[in-house]
Amino acid sequence: MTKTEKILNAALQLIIERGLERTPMSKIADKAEVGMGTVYKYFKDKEDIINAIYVSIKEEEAQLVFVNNGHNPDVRATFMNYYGRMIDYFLDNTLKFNFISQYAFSPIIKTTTQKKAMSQFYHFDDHYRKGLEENLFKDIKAEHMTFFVFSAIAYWIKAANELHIKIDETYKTVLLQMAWDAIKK
Amino acid sequence: MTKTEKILNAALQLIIERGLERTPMSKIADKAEVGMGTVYKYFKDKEDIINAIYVSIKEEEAQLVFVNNGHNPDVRATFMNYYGRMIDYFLDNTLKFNFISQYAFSPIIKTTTQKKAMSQFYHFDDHYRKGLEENLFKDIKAEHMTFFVFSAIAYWIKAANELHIKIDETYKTVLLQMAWDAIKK
DNA sequence: ACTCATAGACTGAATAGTCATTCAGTTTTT
DNA sequence: AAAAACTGAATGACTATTCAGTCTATGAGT
Repeated sequence: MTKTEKILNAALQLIIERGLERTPMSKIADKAEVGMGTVYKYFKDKEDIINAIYVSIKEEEAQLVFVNNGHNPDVRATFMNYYGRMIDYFLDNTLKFNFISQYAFSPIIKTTTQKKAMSQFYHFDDHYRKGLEENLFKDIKAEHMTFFVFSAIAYWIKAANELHIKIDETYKTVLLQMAWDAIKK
Repeated sequence: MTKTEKILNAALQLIIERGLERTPMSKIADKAEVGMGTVYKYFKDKEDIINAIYVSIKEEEAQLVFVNNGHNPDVRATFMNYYGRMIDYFLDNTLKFNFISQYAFSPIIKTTTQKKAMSQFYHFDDHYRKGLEENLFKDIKAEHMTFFVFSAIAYWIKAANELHIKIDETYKTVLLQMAWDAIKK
């Protein structure tokens, strides 16, 4: 694991567990087993770390969601694949999921960061357009559809975490069906 | 406006515009036109203010959503009323909406605060149960339905804000229909 | 109606502490 | 041996919180 990764991991864990205000840079350095100076070698400042974490998670997520992409011509099947994998990713990476949920709306995340993160998901636009062409979807904007489904999944998992409900395959299927019914014409 | 309200308003505005780390208590006091000591008379500390803002918004939201409640026996019509008013509330109160979006997932919000906020929305449970009895809904947990619809609306508005899209009545109807289709059996 | 004593509300400068950031020096790599 | 990576104590700012003192509202006594 590179020092950069060590720092990002340490910061992620501390920030989620204790909150941003209560995680000084020194704690991040300690947990990453790295000197303070090293942190500042790789990152401009604290906010830079937050933004880097955000992008790295979104990149990892995209990588997983779009693996083996582009072979299935069926719009519904593709939908289930994409979002099924997204659910899996977030269920397997609770810390990262919490981070995204918390900072997606925060002013700490710069516009450029948000754009960079979003750009990973351009496949969604293709998928959406295809669905529109086949007259499968309601008449809404692509971004809105993406947001809608992501948010549904996000809060779903959040609720499950809080209520200590286990999301099994059956439940996952219901969730995916709900999302599909929502956008389906 | 009471001092408490002045302080909450000032804090809300500063925190959303500048971020929590960048809003010292002194700035909150200044903006509220109040001495530092007064802030600490009404609130234990900074986190206490955040929690108080959270609850106050949720109370205001609930009040609006459930106004004239309980007269309509039609489950779908009730659904549209509730969530239609919720959309209106958030469209009319961007600052408050942003605050809730940002802190709903934050560890700063205490469990007791979250519970207190949630308890305002018990009408949703009744509504949900009624829908289940009439065999209108998919077989999911009440909390999940509530979360699902709220989140859909939240991110929808967030997306609209970011993409500078105006949400008019037609678009609002589509959003409500999506949410309904999602939970409908 | 008018003191004025008292409680409570209010103030903001001072305190006490925290923490982001730097940099002179050390270690490792090339 | 030169460059690059690394270290962490020291610096310099900043800010949450306190508290000694001031102001204001209340109402009992005249």
